[in-house]
Amino acid sequence: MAEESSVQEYGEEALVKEIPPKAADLSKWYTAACWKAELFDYTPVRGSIALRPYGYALWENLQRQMDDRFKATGHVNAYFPLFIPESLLMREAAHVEGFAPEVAWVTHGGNEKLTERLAVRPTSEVIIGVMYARWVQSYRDLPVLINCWNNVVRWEKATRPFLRTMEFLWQEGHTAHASHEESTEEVARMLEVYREVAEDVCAMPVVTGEKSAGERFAGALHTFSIEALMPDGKALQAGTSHDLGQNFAKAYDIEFVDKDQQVKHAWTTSWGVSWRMLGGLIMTHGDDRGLRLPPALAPYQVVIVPIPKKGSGESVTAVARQVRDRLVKAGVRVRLDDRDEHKPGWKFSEWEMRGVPLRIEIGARDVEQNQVTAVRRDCEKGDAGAKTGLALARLESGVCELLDAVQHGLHEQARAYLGQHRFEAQTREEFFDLLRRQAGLVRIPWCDDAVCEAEIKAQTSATTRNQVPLEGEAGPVSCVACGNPAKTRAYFARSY
RNA sequence: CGGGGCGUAGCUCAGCUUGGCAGAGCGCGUGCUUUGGGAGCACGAAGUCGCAGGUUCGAAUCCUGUCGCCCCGACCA
Repeated sequence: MAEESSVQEYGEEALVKEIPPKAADLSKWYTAACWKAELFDYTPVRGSIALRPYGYALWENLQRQMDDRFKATGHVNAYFPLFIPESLLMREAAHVEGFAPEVAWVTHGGNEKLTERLAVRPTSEVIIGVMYARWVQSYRDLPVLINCWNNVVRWEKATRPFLRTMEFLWQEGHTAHASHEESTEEVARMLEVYREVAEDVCAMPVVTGEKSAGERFAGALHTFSIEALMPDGKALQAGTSHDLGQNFAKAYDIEFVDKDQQVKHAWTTSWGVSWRMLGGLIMTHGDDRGLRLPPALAPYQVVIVPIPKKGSGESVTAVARQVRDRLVKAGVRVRLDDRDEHKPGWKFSEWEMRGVPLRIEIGARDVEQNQVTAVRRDCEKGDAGAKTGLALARLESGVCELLDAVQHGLHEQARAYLGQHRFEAQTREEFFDLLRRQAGLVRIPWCDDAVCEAEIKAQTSATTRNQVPLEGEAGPVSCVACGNPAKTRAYFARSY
């Protein structure tokens, strides 16, 4: 058990300047918090950010968590070209139409005008479809299970760091299968991977389900998504998994000879998560002091702040270094902040702002008592358990336990928020009222009709987020919005 | 793409109405003292006033255009 801390209680409230209170203006809070934490910086390129080392480290950790899961489900990584010839892009009509307004075009090579324009990929179904057509001849070549880590470009009119940028980093998985049954399983499998990453890694609860026809990926048969709820009551689509049917196989000639010697089109899927996921977890967890990062992703899980004092400086420094070395050996991502130019108070605020899950303070009193003082970022000052005296003898196990506690603490707080802002509307009036108030995710039995969807959007600005089949109903159910027979149970909310 | 706001030192901003030497705080550099919740003193460096035209003897300031950022809509896997 952690012994009672002997250190004094917190002093005056320390506020990070230049970050407005989160509740007052989420948008301003968000951009200021990301920027002050040095996740990104603005660039001379409109709508395009530079990902700074701290932000890139965060992305790398998310990348690793996802990549491990892709590998564990049988996928391999590959890479495909950035440029897509216009004539290839045009072959899948729905896909072209969907992406046309967002495609950036290369028209010149050096000083010479190209005979055919090149699209900068907004997504890679097209070029990958062309390549799969070359690689797949027999049922023995299937399934193809490939993932790609890359950047894509979409010409956006309004951009926000991570949530919507013109160029962004993501992964796109592309698979080809011999049967629709198999590709359907793949779509569900990867949606579940995304749900798990959001919940267990990002500590960000999500709802899963299928997109309506209007919200579907351009060219897909079915699109499924994970949707998180942000503190302003707007939903954030954090990952999608698409059943592309045979649409792309037909447009790009992905054909194979099956066991029955018949030539058939393959069934393909695609699924993607971008750095938008980072934006989601930042908005979800952050507070007035800045970021709060889940330990599973934090570039530094632990920051050690030595508190030197005249006469005891050397012993404090020596212990701080020992603690760092032991934690490194234990596999903890740790940083010893031994900068001389800042006082401890400054460092406390800075690392809180940057979201480090656990701070270890080491001062003369700690050294005397063979302990360190650990402070959790997921707790408010003065909360029970926020500050712990941790005996050096059990440093590694104690730190790991506290990191687990922070991971779960953040998840629980986010889950409680979602629980309080997820509604089941019983009447049309209640449904529209909740949406107009931007109260959160509102679920109703729904007719799944585009006309009804359009009316809801016109009146409330909310759209369907995703939906699941009706089940366990005694008899026929009516759509809460329009009264026609309900076909699904759908979440509605305004969205990012 | 429409409406609104903002671009002056690394950051936050004052100066603009009424044209006349480029400013403050914080940060940054050097030195000393400090260090359990954003330390103190001293000295110092730092700016094509977003960009391009125009008016003027003279423009950060007035006019026109343009680019970018932020907010709200529209649009959008």
